[in-house]
Amino acid sequence: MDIVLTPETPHRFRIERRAPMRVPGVVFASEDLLPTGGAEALQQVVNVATLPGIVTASYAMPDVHWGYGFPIGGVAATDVAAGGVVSPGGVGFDISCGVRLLVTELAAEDLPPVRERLMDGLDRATPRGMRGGAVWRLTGPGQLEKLLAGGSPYAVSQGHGEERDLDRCEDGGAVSDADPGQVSARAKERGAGQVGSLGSGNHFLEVQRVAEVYDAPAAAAYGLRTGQVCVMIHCGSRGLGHQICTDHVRAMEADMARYGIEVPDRQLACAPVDSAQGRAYLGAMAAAANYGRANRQLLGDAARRVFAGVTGARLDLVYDISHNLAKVESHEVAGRRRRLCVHRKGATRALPPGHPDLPPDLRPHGQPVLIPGTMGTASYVLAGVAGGQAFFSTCHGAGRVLSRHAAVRTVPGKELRARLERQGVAVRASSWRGLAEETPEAYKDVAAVVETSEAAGLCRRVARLVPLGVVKG
DNA sequence: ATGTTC
Repeated sequence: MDIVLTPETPHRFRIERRAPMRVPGVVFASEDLLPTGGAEALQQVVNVATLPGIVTASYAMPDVHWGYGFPIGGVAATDVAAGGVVSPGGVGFDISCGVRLLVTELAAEDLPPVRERLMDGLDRATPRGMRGGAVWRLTGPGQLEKLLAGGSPYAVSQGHGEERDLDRCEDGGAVSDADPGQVSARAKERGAGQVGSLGSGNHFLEVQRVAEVYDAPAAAAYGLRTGQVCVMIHCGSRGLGHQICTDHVRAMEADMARYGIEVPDRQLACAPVDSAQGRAYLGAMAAAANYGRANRQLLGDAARRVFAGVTGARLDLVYDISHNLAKVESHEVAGRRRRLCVHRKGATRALPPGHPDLPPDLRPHGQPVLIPGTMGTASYVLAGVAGGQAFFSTCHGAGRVLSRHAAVRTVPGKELRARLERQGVAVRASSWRGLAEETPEAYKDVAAVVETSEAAGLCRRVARLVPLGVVKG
């Protein structure tokens, strides 16, 4: 069917509800950022609007693009008490994929003499790509289970970080409702040897410079100053999260009829949150969330040791945030507090100023939101704002416009590296093809995405970060 | 994203 987008503001479009949709669709975008080329992503926004228990609207962020079942850049909340469902496709295969940002006292102007040594150190200290390997070799019996239950706090307790790190992690670095018993043996096997590894695709570790500050008080509270060197890590839950998604999609596909659920796309397999199948997925998903956070904790700690060794500089954590997760949260809908299962897939939670879940010193400024940019361009630090649109969510990145296959046809990896090096970005790539797949031409303009997110009232900009060196998965 | 096709 033709999908009609009705402009509500210059940065917000509406898809009217029509059967079998239960709620309208809302797309936050400028004319320029609207999905094109068959608009499969918009069809997915419509499909999500049919899910049992969905409330208010099926949302798309400005970086929306086609995904598995849900669009990437999709946000949807279901009412738990009204038979609301949870869908693994609404979280994605890379459960708890997210971003960690650390800052140093080092000024960018002092970096050149040590930059190559630093990049070589980070290259060696960051397991990634198809080679395998991991920072942390789990040895003791039950150690993986402890990590799945305990997330970053467990990693810190075993010597992989500082207590202060946990104050700067979403949920203190671990969600409490993990159920390692719902994680299959196969998922555990895949995850056991990957704790502290970057992976591949769009995952990266970047050394960056704070290029511009838009909101000085917030930046100061977050620990960011113009000219400062920082480190951004973008990675997820590796084979463990992928296997959990696969396992539970299969189980839900088989059980949906029993729950009386019909969906327009098999990839929207789901189960009521308040059901055995729904609880099983959420318990396993939470375990993967803790694995993803511990993974970033390990990689951040490895980078910390490299910086200490090469430059003597400390790395202090700014924040760690996931952009692929479902969470049961309390929100007001039509004047009533409701328990909602909020799916954010390629979308970031963005709590407003004053929110009690924020650390006291950050609370006046809103939650830090970390936006990994396209390689060689820029990344952003944003902050949550009042208003509560899309259940306090905003964008997560630039958003792909070319397939991986199309991307590699635009430029050979070696040429891309030369171009990046000419632009002043040191490159440590895992594979030439992997590098070419992430060429900036394959993505939307991240600056336009964050400007549109701000204009739409989803967040505000705090700082822009530009790359000095990239360790590519 | 992913032991890039159970």
